[in-house]
Amino acid sequence: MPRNFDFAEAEPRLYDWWARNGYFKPEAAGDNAEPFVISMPPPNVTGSLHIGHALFTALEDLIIRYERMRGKAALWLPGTDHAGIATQLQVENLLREEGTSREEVGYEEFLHRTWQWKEEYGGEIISQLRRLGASCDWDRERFTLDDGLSQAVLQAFVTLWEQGLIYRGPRLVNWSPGLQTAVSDLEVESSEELVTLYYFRYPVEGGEHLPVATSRPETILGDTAVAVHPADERYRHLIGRQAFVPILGRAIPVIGDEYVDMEFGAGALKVTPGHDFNDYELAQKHGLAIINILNKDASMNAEAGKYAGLDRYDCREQLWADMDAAGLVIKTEPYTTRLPRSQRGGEVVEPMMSTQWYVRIQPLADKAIAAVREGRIKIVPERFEKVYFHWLENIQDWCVSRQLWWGHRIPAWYREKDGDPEGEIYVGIEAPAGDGWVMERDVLDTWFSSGLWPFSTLGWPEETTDLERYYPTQVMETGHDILFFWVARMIMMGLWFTDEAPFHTVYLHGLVRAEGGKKFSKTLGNAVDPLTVADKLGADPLRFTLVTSGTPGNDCHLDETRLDHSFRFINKIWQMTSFINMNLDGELELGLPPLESLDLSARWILSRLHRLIANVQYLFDIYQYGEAGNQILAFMWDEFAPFYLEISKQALYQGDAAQTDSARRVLVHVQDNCLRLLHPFMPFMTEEAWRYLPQAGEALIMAEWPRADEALIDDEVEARMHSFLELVREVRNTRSEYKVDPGRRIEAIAYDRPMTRDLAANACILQRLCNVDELQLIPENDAEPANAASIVVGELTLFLPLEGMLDIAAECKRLADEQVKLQGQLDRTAKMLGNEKFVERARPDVVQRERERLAELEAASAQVQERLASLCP
RNA sequence: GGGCGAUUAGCUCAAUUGGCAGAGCAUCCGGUUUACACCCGGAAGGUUGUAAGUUCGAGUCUUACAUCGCCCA
Repeated sequence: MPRNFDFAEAEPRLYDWWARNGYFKPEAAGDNAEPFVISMPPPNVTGSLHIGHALFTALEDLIIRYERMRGKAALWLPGTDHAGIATQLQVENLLREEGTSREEVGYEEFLHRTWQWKEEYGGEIISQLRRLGASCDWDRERFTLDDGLSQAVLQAFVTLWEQGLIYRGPRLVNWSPGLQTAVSDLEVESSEELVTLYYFRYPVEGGEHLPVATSRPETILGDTAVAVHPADERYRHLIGRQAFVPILGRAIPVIGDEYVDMEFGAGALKVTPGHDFNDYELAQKHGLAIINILNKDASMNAEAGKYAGLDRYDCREQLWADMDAAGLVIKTEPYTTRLPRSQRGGEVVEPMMSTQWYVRIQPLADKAIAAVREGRIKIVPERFEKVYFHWLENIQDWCVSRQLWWGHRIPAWYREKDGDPEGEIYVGIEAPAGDGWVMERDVLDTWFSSGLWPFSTLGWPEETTDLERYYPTQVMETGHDILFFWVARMIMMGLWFTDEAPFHTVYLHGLVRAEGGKKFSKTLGNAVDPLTVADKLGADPLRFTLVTSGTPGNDCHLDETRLDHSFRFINKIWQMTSFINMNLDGELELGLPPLESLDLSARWILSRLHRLIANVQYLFDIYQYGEAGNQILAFMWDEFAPFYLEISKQALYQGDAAQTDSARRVLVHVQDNCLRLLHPFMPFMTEEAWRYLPQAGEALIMAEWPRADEALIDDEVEARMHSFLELVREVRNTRSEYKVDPGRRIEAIAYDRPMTRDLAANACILQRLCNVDELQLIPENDAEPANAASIVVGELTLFLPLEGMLDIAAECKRLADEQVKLQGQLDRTAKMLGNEKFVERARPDVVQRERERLAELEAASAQVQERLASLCP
């Protein structure tokens, strides 16, 4: 067995071997196996692997490998998303570098170029997922613009239209001037920013003025009313009069509405229904005109009069200067408000009137709410269910059209009628018969196709065998940041089109952040690049670190020192395997020897192992993978390696044939089970190490998931061993206090009592763990050994004859310190048991445990005191 | 303004139904013990954000407050 695990060599080799043998395919489990399916949240085809992708890969691969080992027909279905805006931007950038543009090359050529770009670079992220060990069924890989998935999108759209759930019409939308498309509410992010609040006077007929404040003066040009609060003593007499738009002089009404906040600004409100969502509602209520003053690139249009053609911000400046000259300006002041910005470009989004396609979402939302309420879908962690309900209960119709070229073209056709080029509308997968029909140029929101993902990837709307066998899927694992964007929409679409919940569990992970909670960003230079880590340390440490760094749903702060620790853990496991491997000799019978033939340390480690297996199972059942990983690590590094492995050397090096054989079988059993438990966390090293253990299977990836054997879990054995290990710790401490050369073997003496006889029968524990060569038992009534340090653990006392080294004063101090410590614990326990209410009301096993502890402490204290009395006058 | 989460060792995080607060890193001390120096043995480090409450018992449950973060208006 090689000295170290060479991940750089082994990872690609093992990955190919798994793939070549078809282990990633659900068919590997046989026809009768129960399916277990995860649809991968499709990464953007433009994307390159970042730490978030690495996290979902680690988690989903963990779940899928676990279920595969449990004998399920495990299918992890991968794919990518065409990411309308992002991809189009990429290709437009490319064209710009070539000195041309989307418009110049034209629609057909642009699409051609985009497909070309996708073929060339789109696969990159997929190959990066492979590097992390993702055990996806690559034969089933899908892309949202595939023929099949496109068919699904068209079918879904047409069906919704036929059901009256899609409509088209002019509405106020979030308009992205840079991208020149509508975007949905979810694609707009607003944050507090410092802007200027402009105060000015609105001229009203009769020579009066209404003081108004706005942060966007250019929108004055689109005002169609001025509103005051009807109860506002200052201004209510003006209701019903006419006001005049500054500079333009257009006459508009002064209206009264309780919506107006008398406290804000100067108390009156300008109403711009064409460019403000609240004003739009006010206009609906009062029947006000709606004026659009912006072009699609957010320059001013003809409605802006002399400002036509100016950029919105230039217009703001110029208009304000003109108003100042006209004596309408009151003042300006700094003001903090939330500015809506495009999630993509980061530019300020403008509410603008535009004709768009919408999905009437409430009927779909109702089904989605019911599915979670009735428990047909469970969200982990549960608290996100509240967030989910709140969003769905207040949902707005979904604007699904985008003014992009890259995407699923909306299956609608227009024909001119009565001079209106869109006078007739037809929706259908194929163009309608007859001449003059022109297809809709707009495409659908990318999330529309993503919403169909769990079933469109399996062949829907065709009734394929895959759809029949693998739908609905089981678990949807993804980030909590796309609960609305994607998860809710998948649930809505899934329930609507297939009449089934697309999965029974939604597992949400948090975001990965840098140390100190900072967001990872390239500009800060604090981005952890998963591929760099994989190059440097391998994929396994990255995966193990990501899974064990956080708890479900919570953001985790990635600490780079943990990557290093995981790397060393992997090396540790390799070395443990290597130790076992080099101590094997010839054929070894598989399975454990009979329980009654095993010594204390063997029964202890088996009990600990099977307790661990039970714990891990419990933790997996409640999706606590991180804690499970940490417990496996703690078992291997803190119990198996330093204690059992060391103790077993006695049997391996000095035991008879039966003892050697027994130790080997125990070592193999424990290591084999640990590798199985760890395989979903760190597939590469475990697979490679497993080959060096005697086992029946051909591949760890297909090996059976461990099951806890209750018969091996033994509290009494663990308690005995625990005392002995305590004793070992004390011996080590005492040796070091007396500066006994670590290599020097010493003797120990104890009174012949049941506990010490048990210890003597397991002398190898002392020999191997604290270099105590011989344990001599002396009769109860013998005098205490002279010149010996004494060690007390519970009812056990051990004397270490340290002739020449023992310093009576030091020993007395040590014993006195020990006594103080014991007394403290004794007091605490006695006080607890002295409390009648505790004894009466606490759980019986808790009371019992305290009683045992008290007895143990009393025994220890008595022995220490006895020792003090005899040694320290 | 509404909702959610977080607050535990210097840093990053754990703690399964309430039952003696634990790891890693960093710090300090000691070690070439034939699997591993990518290691081993030890030590130190805490009024669990604050204040009340429930309970025999609270990091854990309740209430209020503070600070930070996220989501929705």
